[in-house]
Amino acid sequence: MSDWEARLSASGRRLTAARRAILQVLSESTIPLSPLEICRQGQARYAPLGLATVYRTLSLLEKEALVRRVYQENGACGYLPASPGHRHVILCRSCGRVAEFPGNEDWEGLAALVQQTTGYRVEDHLLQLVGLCPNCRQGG
Amino acid sequence: MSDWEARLSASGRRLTAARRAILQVLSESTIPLSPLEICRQGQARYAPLGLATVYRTLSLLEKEALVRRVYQENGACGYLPASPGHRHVILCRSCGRVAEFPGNEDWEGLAALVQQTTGYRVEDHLLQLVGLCPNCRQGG
DNA sequence: AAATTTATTGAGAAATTTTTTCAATAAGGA
DNA sequence: TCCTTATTGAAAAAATTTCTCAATAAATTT
Repeated sequence: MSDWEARLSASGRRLTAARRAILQVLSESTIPLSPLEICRQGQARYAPLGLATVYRTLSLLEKEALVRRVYQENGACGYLPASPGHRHVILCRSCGRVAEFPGNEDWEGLAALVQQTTGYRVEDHLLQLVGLCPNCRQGG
Repeated sequence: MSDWEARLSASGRRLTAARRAILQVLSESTIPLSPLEICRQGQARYAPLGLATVYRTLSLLEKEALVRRVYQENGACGYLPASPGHRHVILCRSCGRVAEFPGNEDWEGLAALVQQTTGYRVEDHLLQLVGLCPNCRQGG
């Protein structure tokens, strides 16, 4: 049983063909995929897969922190598998490829600074970088 | 002529009643508003305002960096007026109120770290914090 | 002021995206 | 193998966003 299967089981969820197909599609993609793309590609693995199930599953997997949502330049959202210990991603603005990084930045210091400036207590954050991947730096 | 009016004029855009209504609604809100909410509230100021115009105007104003899009916990997007010199926001998870902050963090250092780890060259970033505003810290 | 040019608008249609409903299915435990 | 019930697919419905097009009105020129 794979890692994510164990995670789902542990939360009392069932391991179904639809969920396996969706996670496999995500894990094999190098770029974020939309729900519709996930559905199309998933049907190659499990023909009866329906779009509603993709939405339901993505929402479930996001709660379980097994997939991550990224906000792309065009405004659309895409989904990626999430690796434990990697809270952040950097997107290539040219090819869309994504890399994860742990994010050992000085959040303590930032939190203190923001709290001083705004009065808000910092609890969480969304950080997403945009740049050029090694491959596109060569070609472009 | 207000600041944003000058900004729009300078880009050769026209100052219309619809745009004034939309920007006024945004500037008077303490929380991010959806396009539909902006339309409804805008119609109180300028009755014939249509939803299509709201979408077009938000897209325009976002390009001009006069409004900012924020990603909320429920997954929906909202819009806010953007202050020059403030690239980042912190959202209150309780009341939704937003504060801006300049973000003088050490991006150089972070960029170098990420480049070393991932090979990507960092060009831009999206940072959004979540926390509790002073008011909700008291009450909650 | 009036005429002219053309960006902008509102209304409605259309396209897209997301959620809901519900009977049928199948996963996991007994 | 049987039971319980989470999960599913299909279709409908709801919500969101974009597009089309004739009418309007903002800014410039006369």
